Amino acid sequence: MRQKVTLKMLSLELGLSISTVSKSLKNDPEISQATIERVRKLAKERNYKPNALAVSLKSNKTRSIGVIIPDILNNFFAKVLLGIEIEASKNNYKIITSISNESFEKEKEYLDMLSYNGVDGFILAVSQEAQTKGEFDHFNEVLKDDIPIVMFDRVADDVYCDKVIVDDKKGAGDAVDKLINSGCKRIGVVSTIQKLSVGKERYEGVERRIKSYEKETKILKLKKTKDYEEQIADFVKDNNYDGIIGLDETAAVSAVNAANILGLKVPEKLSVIGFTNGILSRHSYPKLTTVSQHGRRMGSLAAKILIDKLELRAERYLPETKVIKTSIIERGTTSN
Amino acid sequence: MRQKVTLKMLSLELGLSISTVSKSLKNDPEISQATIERVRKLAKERNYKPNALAVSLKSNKTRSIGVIIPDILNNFFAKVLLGIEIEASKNNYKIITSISNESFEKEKEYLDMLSYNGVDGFILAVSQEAQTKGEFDHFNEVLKDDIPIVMFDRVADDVYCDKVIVDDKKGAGDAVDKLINSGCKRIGVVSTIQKLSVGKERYEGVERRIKSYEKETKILKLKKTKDYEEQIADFVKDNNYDGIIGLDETAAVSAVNAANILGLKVPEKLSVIGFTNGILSRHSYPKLTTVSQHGRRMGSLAAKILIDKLELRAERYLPETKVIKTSIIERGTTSN
DNA sequence: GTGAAAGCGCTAACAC
DNA sequence: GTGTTAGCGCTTTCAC
Repeated sequence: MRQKVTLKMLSLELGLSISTVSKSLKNDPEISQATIERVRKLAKERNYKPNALAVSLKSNKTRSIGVIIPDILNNFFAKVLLGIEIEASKNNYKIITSISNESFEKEKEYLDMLSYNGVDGFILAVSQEAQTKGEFDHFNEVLKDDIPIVMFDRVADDVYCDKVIVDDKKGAGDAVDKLINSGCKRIGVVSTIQKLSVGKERYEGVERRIKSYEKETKILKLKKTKDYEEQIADFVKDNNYDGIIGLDETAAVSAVNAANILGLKVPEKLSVIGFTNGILSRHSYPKLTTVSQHGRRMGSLAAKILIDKLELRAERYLPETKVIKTSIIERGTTSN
Repeated sequence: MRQKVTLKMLSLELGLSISTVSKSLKNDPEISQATIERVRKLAKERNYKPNALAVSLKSNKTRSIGVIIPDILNNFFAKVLLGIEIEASKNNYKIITSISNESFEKEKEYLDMLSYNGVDGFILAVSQEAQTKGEFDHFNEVLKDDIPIVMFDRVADDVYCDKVIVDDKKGAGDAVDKLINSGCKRIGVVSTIQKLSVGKERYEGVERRIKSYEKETKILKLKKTKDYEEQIADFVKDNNYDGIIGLDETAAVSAVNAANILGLKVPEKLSVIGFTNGILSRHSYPKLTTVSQHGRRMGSLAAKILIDKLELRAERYLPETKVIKTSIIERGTTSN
């Protein structure tokens, strides 16, 4: 750690007391203008910066935010992280990034460790394991200690905290509309995320909308044991689909590639629409039409909410749930 | 922040002094076994955890590592971050993640802010701007203050610190070999990263190896103003290439897609090999053969080096540069 | 208008 | 074997 300039050093050099120096730097009206200027001048010269650790110890605030992410290799989460980071840095907050790797244990551990002495609040997406197990006590414990949490994307309904989610059901419905308008008659769904709440949510949205067209659909839950492309190719062939909705980016891109295997032209013979407007979607061939969750915006919004709560703690208002609207990014796997 | 159990509380409850309690928790031999046990028992009951802030203030160590990454949306960096996080968490270090977004100013700002009072050391990849400008003083300042830095992937030769790099030149040579062995006669290079040291390094490696086969090559620097695919398609057609080396993942995947535009079968008519074994490579069609940098390993190695240095500060050994060997991941865009 | 003193929670040298 | 004390760097109340 850097050899620091302290208040003590400044006070010694100026022949003033530590407290006078401290007050001067805060422009305390008690102090004469002349002194304030002398102090500030030297402080600037010496490049004085307060010791954040000492300030934190005193104030019980660290100006840091714990971010717990299930999977950093997932482009969506990377986007959210970026959004959080930008907003935090704007407000002079640091972020401590932890990766739960979808594990309940790790999530709990991080929550525990960081809440104890490290962060003023959390931003997180619930791990898959916690979600399947329905274990949410670890969140409530943190909240009980008055450390705010903002959940995004994957949230726990039973936990009473701020949330930022996406209207997945509606987005899924829009995806159906898009395919229907592209002229699709038979639409199938493929997914690698049916264990997650978002996956279920999206499928529900698809199903409902499909029904409104008096049609039916089926879902293919992709298995890791076999090539996604092949599973999808079989699925499309067997059901004679001309439209595929991929509930996550991987599934959707795999569907596009499956068309290649089958020799089906996209979008002429097979239309595809995916979720998550990530890097994969922009680099498939043809480029994928997707329902965008606006991950970055989601991240910055979550950070904004948390920081607001942290700063104007005074009136502790009630938790709110913000819903981000999805939008369809039209590219080459659907036609108009 | 959580309502904490402090040493003071324990000491009050036990009728002992604070220091006795403190020592007991450290199993100090000065303290009687009986007392130690009493103290530990209560501490466990009360779920006592030392206040990290106070410990940090005292010890001048924060057990946190500043990680500065140029671009978190880049899958390679995400992988490295994952490697760092895992290793750090194993050693009970926190990581503070900052994203320079390739900007020199941001990089400097983060370095400054975190070095002043926040982290024990840094792990970073140099931003593009700093690299093109050749501005490295901000790193030296930090080092001067005795805060260790470990650079990875994108390093600054002039800065005297630990480094973890990849043998890009050799990897590039291997890529050439691979294409030649696949039967390629005319090999072209495409890249989106020619401003970066890694880009230059890789191109040099390609050029040299190509020469050893008494062949020639050219490089296409992709411009953001136009579709990558189209630029590459023209490049391939004009030069009649049957092999393409993409110096980064985006360029390589775009080359595969360009083949689609040209109606060239991959790998029969056009072989492609890329760098960075990321998510894009696994989801192109056909799946991309790549030179892997082993990002995750890189991250964990960097973290290991830093933590080692931090913990056994005693013998301050000289900075070292570790070279990670690349390896070729064979997939569908090359033949044997 | 300036300074002394206490205290945030912990550690460690030193006393008893 | 246990306790006292000083101090990490800062803020803040209270005294002068």
